[in-house]
Amino acid sequence: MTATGAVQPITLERLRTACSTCGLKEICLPVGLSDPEMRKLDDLVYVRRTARKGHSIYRSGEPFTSLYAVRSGFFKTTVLSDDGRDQVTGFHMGGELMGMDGISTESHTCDAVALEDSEVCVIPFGRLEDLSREVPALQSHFHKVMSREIVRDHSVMMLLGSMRAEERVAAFLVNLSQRFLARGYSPSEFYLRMTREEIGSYLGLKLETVSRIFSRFQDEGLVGVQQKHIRITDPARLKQLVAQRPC
Amino acid sequence: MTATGAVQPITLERLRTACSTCGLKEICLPVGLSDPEMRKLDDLVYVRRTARKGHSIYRSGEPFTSLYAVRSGFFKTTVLSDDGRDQVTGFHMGGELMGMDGISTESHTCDAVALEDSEVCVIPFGRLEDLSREVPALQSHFHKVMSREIVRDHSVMMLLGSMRAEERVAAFLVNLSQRFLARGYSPSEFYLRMTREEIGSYLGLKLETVSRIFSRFQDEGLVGVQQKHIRITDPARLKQLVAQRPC
DNA sequence: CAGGGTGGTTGATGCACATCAAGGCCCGGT
DNA sequence: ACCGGGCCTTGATGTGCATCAACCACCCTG
Repeated sequence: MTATGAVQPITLERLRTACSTCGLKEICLPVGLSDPEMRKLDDLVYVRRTARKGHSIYRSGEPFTSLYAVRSGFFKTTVLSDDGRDQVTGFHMGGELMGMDGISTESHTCDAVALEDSEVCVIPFGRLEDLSREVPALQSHFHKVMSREIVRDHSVMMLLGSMRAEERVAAFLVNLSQRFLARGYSPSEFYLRMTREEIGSYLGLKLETVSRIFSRFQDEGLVGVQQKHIRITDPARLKQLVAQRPC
Repeated sequence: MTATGAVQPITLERLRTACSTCGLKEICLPVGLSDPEMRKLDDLVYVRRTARKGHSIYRSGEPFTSLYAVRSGFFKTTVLSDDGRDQVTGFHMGGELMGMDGISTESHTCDAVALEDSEVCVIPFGRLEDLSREVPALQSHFHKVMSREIVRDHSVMMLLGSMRAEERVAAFLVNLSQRFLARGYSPSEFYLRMTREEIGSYLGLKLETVSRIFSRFQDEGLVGVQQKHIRITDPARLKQLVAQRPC
């Protein structure tokens, strides 16, 4: 594949994208790397791409060459089945890696669509493999990231397979809340970047059901909902809802 | 971690377990390795474990040290949620790797339970990482295996999120059929190792529903069902059912 | 061969969520 | 400022699957 050692010119642009100076380095790929190791990663991850709201970074069927780390903004990934139905498989925010599904067949199996104007770091996969052979800490962390994706998918399978609609929506809100918290944003007050329909698709529900449950939660004093603005007013009871067996 | 180079004595036991002589090497971890590379893998994967029907290879919460390749037999993996509900996240047959969910947190997040008397190869993960730094073909294939698991999970999410009960059961049968075919068994006639309840758990349905749909498929001439014995009589129409939008 | 237990089938009923439908809010464009 | 359209909400009705329940088939054990 491409040569690994190519030194990139230091430009303002470049500095802005460097992993070593990125605010997300505690969440993203560089976790656990020493300073010199991080600098090697800087040599690899220096291309950014932007996607305006509604546009995609990659599409199902396109050849796989790179992973993408969300630098800013918000994405959904969707798969579409043979018959045209599509389903949201995940929402992705700063520091999260997208595209790992493409490794197995060397072509992407889903679309990554920006839900607001967004920016990603392009991580050429061949070179990532090269570097992770040199840097055990990177290899280890990359494996953990892939594994985390598997664990996440299992918990979504659990959600879809055995939770009732209320529990699903509660789980969704709690999960978003925690991810905002981990990124230094308010866990109790945020804007949803996705529509009710996209939430429903992710949760295996219809948009009307999602809307009704938001209203019900509001009536019960768990959350305040105004369109896309969410304020979680009773996080404890919301969490309780998730782990409940009400039937 | 443990030293990598330790040479193992050549014993009958050892020969029987060696990847290089294993009938599943075209499906399992050694895919794409040269002979000398395969021999290095032999040095790493030389411990087998057996599990009698109903017993587990690992359980949720146990520390993660190894991956397990199914050598013979049949497994299910189940996650259990905070409130005690558990759900089948997958069925695993010869050549498939289990335990990748444990990498991220270094402890297993599900149980792997044998559905019949079974045997697995133990793959110490630290040493697998070591070796995959030396052998790019192994690294590459391992990444593909993990990625394939992610893709598989996405298609289960699709199934759970947007398919009707009939389609789910059809998809389940078609999938099993293909996996038997890939292993040289009949794709049209096989025994189910799992109960209706386990199938239901995997598909997000109740066991009665699974049973009813089997009966319906039988009435419609798609399959012959006698307890756990399945004979697919009309594979084409079964496949059609999966990719249908009937509402 | 009787007896019990596990797993499977089938029917009757109920309910959670989907579907259908109407109206309202908010935002961007001209 | 007005208009149009996307998005959301809410109500009325329908239905697919769950639930409850009874019975049956098979297997194991004594």
